[in-house]
Amino acid sequence: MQEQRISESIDQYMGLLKSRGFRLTNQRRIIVETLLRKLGTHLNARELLDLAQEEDPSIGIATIYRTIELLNSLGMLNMVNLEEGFLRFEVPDEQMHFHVFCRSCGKTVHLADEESKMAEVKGWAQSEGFDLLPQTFEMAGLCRECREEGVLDEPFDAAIPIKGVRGRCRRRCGRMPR
Amino acid sequence: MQEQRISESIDQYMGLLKSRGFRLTNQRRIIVETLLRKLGTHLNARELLDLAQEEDPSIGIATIYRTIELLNSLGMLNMVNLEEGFLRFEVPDEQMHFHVFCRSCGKTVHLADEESKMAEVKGWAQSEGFDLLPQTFEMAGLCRECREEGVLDEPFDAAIPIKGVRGRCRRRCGRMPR
DNA sequence: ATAACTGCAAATTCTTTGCACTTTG
DNA sequence: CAAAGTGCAAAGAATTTGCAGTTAT
Repeated sequence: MQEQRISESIDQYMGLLKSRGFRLTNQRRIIVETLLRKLGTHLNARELLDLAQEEDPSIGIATIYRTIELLNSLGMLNMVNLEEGFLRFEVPDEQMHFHVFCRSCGKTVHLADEESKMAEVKGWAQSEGFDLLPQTFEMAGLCRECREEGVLDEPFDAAIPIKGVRGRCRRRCGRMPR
Repeated sequence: MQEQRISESIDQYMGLLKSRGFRLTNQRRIIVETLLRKLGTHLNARELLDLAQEEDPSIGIATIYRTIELLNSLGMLNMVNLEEGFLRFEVPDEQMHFHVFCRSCGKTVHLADEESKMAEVKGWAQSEGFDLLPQTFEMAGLCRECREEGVLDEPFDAAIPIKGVRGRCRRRCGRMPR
């Protein structure tokens, strides 16, 4: 995003905070700015802290979490769960995003044509009486490369899914057999 | 689910573990059985522990987590993030589920006609080269009741979403103004 | 018999909170 | 100036891990 749009976006975000009666603090501005500059990536709280501290080293982790919570409650920030044991965050440049990530290697991509997918998904929720909020959808899958590497041993079509995925096994879970 | 199907399902799950070279321990059987009996609910680790301990009080929380990790890595268990600060778990009775939950009151429903939605979503991922794994999708929204109660103050159509949702604000995030 | 698995309790990691101080409006 | 917001450090909660003992194959 070019400088000018970033600056406009910051103004929009800060304007919303103001219109809601929240104060425009320097910390909030820095955090919003950081999220906008890193748009497209998915920062976790620690990464966001580190970047924000480049602007103002005195910012603390508590402010990060409090700001995340505030922005999320206002619909200005999406929480992203890539099954890592912690959350990541992104500001929605569009109303919705669709991620697919590989449960084997962790690669993450955005789906194309998010506008029309958004319309579809909104329709689904609508029929249950829900208005969807802006957010990012996560879908776990296996990328072509991992499939070709034989991460899978079996075809994939059981009603109770019978799959062997040697996922990013960050943790001990018994031996990894075979 | 009727007793016989549960028993068959347990056998299927245990059979998969066995075929992968994992051992069929009593603890694993109990955990799988508990998940199957509570199918449709979304247990967190603590709840799963409590239920499992009704069968065998000696089961520890570490075994719960290790079994969750194992089942998930085999594609036999879905992780469910309802933005509560921890995860919930369910075994997929079908390949995929679609939840919509209300970010204001927390109400959670399953979408209807999950089969066809699954086909659609699989197609989306396919075009990026991904095979989706069985899983549960979470969508955050606002239910009709909460909308009518005026949780929202503004219409919902900004490119950078401009929404005021007084979400389940479990945490301090400044005052709740207005 | 032996490698896999478990329970326990301690350790880690992520997130939240109380409080005294600072800043915004 | 008063209320809102912040930083710090301590607390809390969820999850992971080392290890000695147990169990499945």
